[in-house]
Amino acid sequence: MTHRKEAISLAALKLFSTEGFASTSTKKIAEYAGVSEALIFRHYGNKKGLLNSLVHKIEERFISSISLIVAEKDPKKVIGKTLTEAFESMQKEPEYWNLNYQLKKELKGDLFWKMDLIFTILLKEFKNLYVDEPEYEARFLVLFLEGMGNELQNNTLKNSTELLSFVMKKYDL
Amino acid sequence: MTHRKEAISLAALKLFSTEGFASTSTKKIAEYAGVSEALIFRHYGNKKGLLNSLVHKIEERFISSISLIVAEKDPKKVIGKTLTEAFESMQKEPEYWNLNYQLKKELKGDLFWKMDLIFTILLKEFKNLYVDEPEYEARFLVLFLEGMGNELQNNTLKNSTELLSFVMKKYDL
Amino acid sequence: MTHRKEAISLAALKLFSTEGFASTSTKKIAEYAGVSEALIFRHYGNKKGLLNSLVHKIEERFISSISLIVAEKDPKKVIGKTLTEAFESMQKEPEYWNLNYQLKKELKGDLFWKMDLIFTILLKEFKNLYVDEPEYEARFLVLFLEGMGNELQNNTLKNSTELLSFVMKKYDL
Amino acid sequence: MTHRKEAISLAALKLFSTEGFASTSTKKIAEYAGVSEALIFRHYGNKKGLLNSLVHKIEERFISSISLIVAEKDPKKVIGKTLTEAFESMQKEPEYWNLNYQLKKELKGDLFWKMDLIFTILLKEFKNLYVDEPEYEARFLVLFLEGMGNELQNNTLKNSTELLSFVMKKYDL
DNA sequence: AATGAATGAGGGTTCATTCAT
DNA sequence: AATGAATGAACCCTCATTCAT
Repeated sequence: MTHRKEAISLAALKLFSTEGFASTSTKKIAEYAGVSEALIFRHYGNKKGLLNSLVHKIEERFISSISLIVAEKDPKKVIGKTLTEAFESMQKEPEYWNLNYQLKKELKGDLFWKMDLIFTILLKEFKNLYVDEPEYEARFLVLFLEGMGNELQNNTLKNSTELLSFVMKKYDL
Repeated sequence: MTHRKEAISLAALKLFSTEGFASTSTKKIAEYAGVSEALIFRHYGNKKGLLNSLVHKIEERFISSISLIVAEKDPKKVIGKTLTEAFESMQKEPEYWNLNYQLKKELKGDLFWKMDLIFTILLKEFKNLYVDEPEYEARFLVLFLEGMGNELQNNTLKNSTELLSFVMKKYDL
Repeated sequence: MTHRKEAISLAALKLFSTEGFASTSTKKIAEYAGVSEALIFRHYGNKKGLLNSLVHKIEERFISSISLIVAEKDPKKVIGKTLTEAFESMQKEPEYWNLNYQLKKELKGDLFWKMDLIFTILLKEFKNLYVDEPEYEARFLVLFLEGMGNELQNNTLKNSTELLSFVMKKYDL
Repeated sequence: MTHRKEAISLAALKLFSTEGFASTSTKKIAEYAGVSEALIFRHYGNKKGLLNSLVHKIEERFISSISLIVAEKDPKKVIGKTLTEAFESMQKEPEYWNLNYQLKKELKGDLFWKMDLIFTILLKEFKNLYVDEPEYEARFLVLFLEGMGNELQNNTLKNSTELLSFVMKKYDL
C-alpha cells in the first residue's frame, strides 16, 4: 500500500467515525489526506469501496485480538480478559469502534458486529461456570459493554477505568 | 398544528430516525408526507428547525414520563419502575429513541440525553439504599440500558422482556 | 410548458443535433438556454430524459406530416409528395433530422427511424404501379433520400433543389 | 509498429467506430487493447493523435483501392466497379466506414470524405457516356451509396447484395 | 396555507493527461 | 517500451433553500 493510499484510509477512518459516512464528502477526505480527490477513486473504486476496505481492516484487527483471549483456560480469566480487552480496545482505538457503531446504523446488518462475538465467548464461559441463566448473564454484560462503547465515543464517561474495576470486582473476576 | 404540518413532523421523525438526519433529504420528507417540499420551509424555517421541533417533542414526552416515576417513594420501586418505563418506552416508541441515538452522534452534545436523567434518578435511589458504590452501580445499570436501547433499534435483541425480568430479579427489584 | 422548460428543449435540440448527445454537457445546454443547470434535472429528470422528450417530439411531428401524404390517391402523386415532403422537412428542420441521425448511432435501434415509414409508403405505391421489383425500387429511393439527409446536415450538398427535380423527372413523378 | 501499438490502434478503430470518438474513453481503449492507459499517450501523444493515425490509415487504404478502379477504360465498367468496390468495402471493413461516418459528424469537414472521391469518378464517366445531366446522375448514385453505407453500419439492410444487383441492372452496368 | 418554478453550492465520479520509475 | 501513481477539470446530478403566485 503506497503512502497516499494509506493517507486516504486514515483520513477516511477519522472522518467517517467522527462525522459519519454520509456526512463525509470525498472532497473532505482528500483534503484531510492531502491528496487529490480523484485518487480516492483510483484506489478504492468509489466511496463505498473505501468504506468496505475500512470495515475489512476493523474486522481483521478485532478477530486477531479476540483469538488471544480464547487461548486462556480458566473461565473467569477468559471473561475478565474479554472485558478488559474490549475496554482497552475501545480506549486505544476509538475510531474503529466509532466507525463500527456508525456503520451499524448506516449499513443495517451488513456489518460484522463485534459484540456478537463477545457474546458467544461470554456465553460459553458462563456455561462452564454453571451459573443459573448463562444466556442472560452473558447478554447483560454484553449490553453493558455496548453501552460503555457508546459513551466512550463521546468522551462523556468519567472514571471509566474505575467503573470497569467495579464490575470486575462485582463479578469476582 | 395543521394536518399537513403534522404529516411533515411524522415523516421527519420516521425518516430521521431510520436513515439519519444527514441522509434524509427534504425532498424525501415531502414525498413521504405527501406535501410540497416548500411547505417544510414555510412551517419550520429550515431543515434544522424541523429537527429542533422534533427534539423538543422528544424531550417533553420523556420528561413527563419520568415525572410519574419519581412520585414513588420506595427506592427499589423507583429503580424498578425506571427500568421498566425506559424499556417499555424503547419498545413502544422506537422512533423517538432511534432519533435520540442518531442525534447523539450527529449533534454531539447539543442534545438532551435521556440516559443522563435516568442516571440521576438511579444514583439518588442507590444512595438511599446505602449500597457500597452508588455511582458505579447506577452507571452500570444505565450503560446496560443504553446498550439495550442500542440493540432494540435494530431488532437484534431476542427475549428482551425476559432479559429485563432477569435483571429485575438479579437486583431484587 | 413554461418559458424556460421550452428554452431548455430548444437548446438541447440545437446542441445535441450539432455536437452529438455525448459531447453536449448539461452545463452547456443550461448556458445556451440561459437557465440554471439544475433546472434541466427538475424538468426532465436526467440528461437521457431530456433526450427522450426530444425524440418524442420528433416522432410526433414526423408522423403528422406523413399522415397528410397518404391521404392522396394517385400512386405517383404519393411517391412524389413523399419525396418532396421529406426533402422540405430536411431543409426546414435540419436539427430534427440531425438529431435523428445522431441518435441512430448513439441509441442503436431504440429509435423510431423515419426512413422505415417512408419505405413502407413507397413500397405500397410501387406495388400499385406494378413495377417489376417494388421492394428494390422503394429501397433504392429511400437510400437516396437517406444519403441526401446525410449530406444536408453538413450543408455539403449544392443544388439540392435541382437534384430533387432531376429525380422527380427521372421517375416521371 | 510494435505489437502493443497495433493492439491500441485496433482497439481504437473498433471502439471509435461503434461508440463514437467522444464516447470512447482512453481507459476503455487501454482495457480493450490489454495495455496500460499511459501507453496510448506514449505512442500517439494524445487521444486526437490516435484518431488522426486511424484516419490516415483509412484514407490510404481507400485511395489505393480506388486506384485499381480507374485503371479500367470502359466507362460503364468503371461505374460498375466503383459501385461494387465501395459496396464490398462497406461489407468487409465496416469499422473503417463506420469510423468515417462517425467522424464526419464529429470533425465536421476536417476529414477526407470518401464519397467525394467516388463522386468525382462517377461524374467523369457519366460525362464520357454523354448522359443528359451527368452531375445529377452521379450525385444521385453517390447519395444512394451513402445511404446504403448508413444502413450497412447498423445491419438494418436486408438483401443488400440483391439490391446492388438490381441497381446494376437498372443502370445496365 | 400551499405550491411549482427556479437556483447556487456541493455531491460522487470519470476524463484525458503527466510523471516517476 | 511500458506501467502504476497521481491530478485538475469537467461530468451528471442532488441538495437545501427562495420566490412568485
